[in-house]
Amino acid sequence: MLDIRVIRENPDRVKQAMKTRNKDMDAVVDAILDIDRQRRELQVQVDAMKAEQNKASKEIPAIKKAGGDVSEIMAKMKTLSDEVKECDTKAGELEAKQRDYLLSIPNIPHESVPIGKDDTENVEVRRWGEPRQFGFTPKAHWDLGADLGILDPETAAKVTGARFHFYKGLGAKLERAIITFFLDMHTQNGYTEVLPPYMVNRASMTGTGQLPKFEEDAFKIEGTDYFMIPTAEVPVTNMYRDDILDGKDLPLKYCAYSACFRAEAGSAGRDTRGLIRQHQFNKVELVKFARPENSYEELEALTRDAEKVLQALELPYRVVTLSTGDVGFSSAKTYDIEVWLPSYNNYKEISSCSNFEDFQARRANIRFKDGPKDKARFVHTLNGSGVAVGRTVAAIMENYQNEDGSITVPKALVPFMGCEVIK
RNA sequence: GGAGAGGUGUCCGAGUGGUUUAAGGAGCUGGUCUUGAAAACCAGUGAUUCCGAAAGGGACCGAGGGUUCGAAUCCCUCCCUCUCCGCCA
Repeated sequence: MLDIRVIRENPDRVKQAMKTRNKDMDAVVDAILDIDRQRRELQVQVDAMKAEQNKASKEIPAIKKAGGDVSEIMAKMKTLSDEVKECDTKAGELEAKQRDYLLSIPNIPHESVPIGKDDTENVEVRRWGEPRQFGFTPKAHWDLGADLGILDPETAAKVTGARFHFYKGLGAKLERAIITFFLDMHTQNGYTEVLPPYMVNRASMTGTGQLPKFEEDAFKIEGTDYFMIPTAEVPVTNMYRDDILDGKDLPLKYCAYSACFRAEAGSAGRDTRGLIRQHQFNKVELVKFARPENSYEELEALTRDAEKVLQALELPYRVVTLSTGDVGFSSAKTYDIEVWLPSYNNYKEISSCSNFEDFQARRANIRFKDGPKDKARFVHTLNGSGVAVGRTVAAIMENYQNEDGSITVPKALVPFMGCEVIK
């Protein structure tokens, strides 16, 4: 959510920023300004009327006690009371409308974000590792998984439906090994591990920006107001919703493993085979609460921390800065880390690291202050996958495959797997 | 799921319709006293929020509605905590 003051003082800057996202929000911005003006005028009136009510409330018992007649003043107050109720309702409606509008506006991209119409104009920042040259025709991970008997989407389709998987045997163990390996690495780098709830309420989904605009992307539990989490970002960021943190504790750094659930509305026909796009997948997430003045340094550090796990697994990857046309709704700046996938003959997103600045903090009301005399300020929130586990399994299977269909276990995972090859 | 008890300011805690928009205590800050400290005493003290340059005013007693001239207090819905029973990993 943007600061209403920013919109009030600089509406043209907001409109312009939205255009770089290919979004024309001129009408929305103008509507907000109009509502804001009405709302504030009405508020002043209501406050004055309430002050009069409060005054009368003190006078009435005094007059009564003195034996005076209060019927006249009470009749007057009755009229005023009706008027207050009417204006209050109107003010409430205006406020709700303004909030709805504000919630529908995406974040303003940071000035360092390249202007671009979509993902084709993302800018590569660096590469690590070289894609392997195979002396044979490499297989896709879904074929390797079927041949080795470690991935079973058919049974999952029977038991549940499309876009789910059973992992079996060493496949299941590989997924588990990766989760443990990631968490160990991140906790050694100063992140505190948390295991969050996999369902959250509506306020939490709104706080991080999934709602109200993207409800169709989430799984909702029927008969409740709970949603399956699309990422651990939601429960972990919302741990501090409506809290005021001590400035001394910043930055707070958390890592969290969770299963993630996404309806994948609108992506029918894309990545239909294998582990790349599932309704349920595992992910280790990194979340930071930072001071505004150094949140961009923290974004660089967070991205590097996510890269470390791919380096440890010796998987080739590249880092790209998303252009204005591709940055997510809540983010001010995002780096995607893309791992090399032989079956795609291309790099494929495995992590997305973002600085949300105060966009989520304002929605979720997460603040900090340094001393008791200071005014509370919004923190900056950041997060990034560290990294997607299913896609890591796919990348390991494809990049480490051997001609006989077996898969060499990356050195770093051998202690967790207890074997050197999956066959 | 059943029965009951609760949710008040930084903390404890009083408060069942009106000069209580929150008593009292603790804590914290300052002062008096003291060689210093403790104790005692005096004064101050909302880590909230809206409008306003300020003065000032409004909101806020779990959340949201309602009754009333007036609600922490009465009514309704919901959330959370605790105790007992049932069920359960």
